[in-house]
Amino acid sequence: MSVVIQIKAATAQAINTLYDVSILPNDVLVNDTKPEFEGDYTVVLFSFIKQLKQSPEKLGNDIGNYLLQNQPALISGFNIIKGFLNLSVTNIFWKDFLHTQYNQPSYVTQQPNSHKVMIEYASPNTNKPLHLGHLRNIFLGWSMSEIFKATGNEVVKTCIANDRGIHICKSMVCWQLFANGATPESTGTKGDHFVGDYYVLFGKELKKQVEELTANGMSKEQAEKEAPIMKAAQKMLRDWEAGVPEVMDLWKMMNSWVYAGFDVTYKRIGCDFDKVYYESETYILGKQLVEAGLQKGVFYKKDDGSVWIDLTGDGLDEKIVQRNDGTAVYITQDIGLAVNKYDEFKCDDSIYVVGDEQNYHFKVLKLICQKLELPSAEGIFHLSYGMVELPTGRMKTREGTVVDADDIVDEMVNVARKKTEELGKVQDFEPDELLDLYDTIGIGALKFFLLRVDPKKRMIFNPEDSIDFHGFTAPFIQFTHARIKSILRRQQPKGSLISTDLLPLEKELIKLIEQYPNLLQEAAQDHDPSKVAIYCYNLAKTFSSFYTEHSITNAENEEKMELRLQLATLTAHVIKNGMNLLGINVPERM
RNA sequence: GGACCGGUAGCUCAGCUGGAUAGAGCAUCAGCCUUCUAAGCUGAGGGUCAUUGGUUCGAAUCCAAUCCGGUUCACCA
Repeated sequence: MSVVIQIKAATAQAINTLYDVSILPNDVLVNDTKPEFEGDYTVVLFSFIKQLKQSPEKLGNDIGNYLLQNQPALISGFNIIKGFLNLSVTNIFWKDFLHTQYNQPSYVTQQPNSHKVMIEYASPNTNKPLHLGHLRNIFLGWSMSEIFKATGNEVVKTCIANDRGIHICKSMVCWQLFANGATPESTGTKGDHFVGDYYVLFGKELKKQVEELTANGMSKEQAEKEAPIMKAAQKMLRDWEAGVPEVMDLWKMMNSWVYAGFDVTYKRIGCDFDKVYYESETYILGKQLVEAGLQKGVFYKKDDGSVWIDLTGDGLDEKIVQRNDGTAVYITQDIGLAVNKYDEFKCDDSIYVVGDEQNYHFKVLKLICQKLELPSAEGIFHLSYGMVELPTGRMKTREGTVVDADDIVDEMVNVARKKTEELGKVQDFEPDELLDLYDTIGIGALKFFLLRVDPKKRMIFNPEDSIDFHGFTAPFIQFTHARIKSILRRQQPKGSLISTDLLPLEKELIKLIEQYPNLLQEAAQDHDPSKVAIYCYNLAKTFSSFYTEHSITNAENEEKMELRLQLATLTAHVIKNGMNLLGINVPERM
């Protein structure tokens, strides 16, 4: 049990015993003590002085003395400043914690809690390659999965492939018209980029045709509908839905190219799924639920035959759930998918990692599922994240300002290589060790950059900042880990219990490490990997100060050396674990 | 227009279940490598926490209004 929780419990007990009231541990506010005061943790008394009608001094003294008497293993001293009760935790506690945990891999893994969580992420369209926005999505989804696992949950990672619709047909049409049978193999192009090129070509071709038509007096709107290439795409969509064999074959072939390309990228960035759903297989599922909803009176039919739900009572609008021709819309298939997922995996929670432009959509989805009384409804959670923008503004496909995922990964790895070569510290590495190291650093830096900010906020991706390897970055944390490992290679702790006093930096480090399990709970609860990223950075920074100030292998005496070796071991362990939860590796040397 | 999200140092961001003098990184400036990896450490400068009012012992944090930016309100997905 963490110190903070113990202090809360002990303080609540103290107040309840002393004043005959019933305060809950969670009513006790405990903060880190500010460095300029003596103590480790501070109980804020203000909230109690009114209720208990005591002066802060009296109250603080009573609680402090009670804790000294009744919690001698935990509390060694106290002082009161204004309404703040500063408590010192005993050195025994810290040293015992260090001694028992420094060598325990289990320190960072928590007991299974029989809670099952499904996380859907990535969810790409199969007509173009992944971009920077997908990377934020994927890193978030992956990291949340790991954080949930680390806090004892069972996790199922899923992906929905958006593999059908007019946008897919566009690249298919263009390939038919212009490719002359070219393939990724014949051109030496990665499959997703190959198909993406035809999608881009469609846009260009359409623009050309629209210009021609408008020059002949047609309105722009009209021209976009009448352009031959658009008509071809629409026909292809109809053929696809009718299952015309040639179209299906083409669709399957081009999709397989895209998937092969995605797989390369997924593997490179260390991303995988337990289960992939395909929209082409799930889009029909929702229709049965529409029927059921009609009978329940949740939905209603308009005169033209389209089916709607009225959400004005919930502060939203009327929303269509099925077209008048009986085909499914976006939300229909999501209702079906929600049921499908639940039937297959029976997860308590179902998390969708999807951009915040779809906040409204997921609000509606959850509401509909609730009204249909689906068992999966309450567990639906939209992990909404903000858009990634460039300093010049939003990324736009048409303006060619999209940052391609493969390109940015390559660039980061390249910079990692250059910087590593400049520093010249790993000249004895084997060639493939070096390649691993460049990947670890470059991809680590990218992941950290995208995960270190609150997911909800939209973020600016400045290529220059993101390529910085100093300060609040993965390479700095990785470097700290490598430094520790370098020490531990020459000297290992023996495992003895230390009796020496703790210096401020030593205690700061233990204190921070002791907070780690709580931090993970918080990150899981808030669906926020940035908390882990910030924590890892603070830990590395605290260690670096400690490292500069105090020698480990040349410590003042044997006991100090043992203490610091244990501290270093545990620090490295927690850094590695925390970074792994972000999907980032830490090297032994760099 | 309705709904939702955001506005904190020159830039990028923490802090937001109310607590002590608002913190990091980058950038700028000044120091520190014959001893454990300088991708590091120490220090300096830099703030009307968008604005105004309210709630109270106490507000960057909660409430209201206003201003600014974004997203969304499709028989697209």
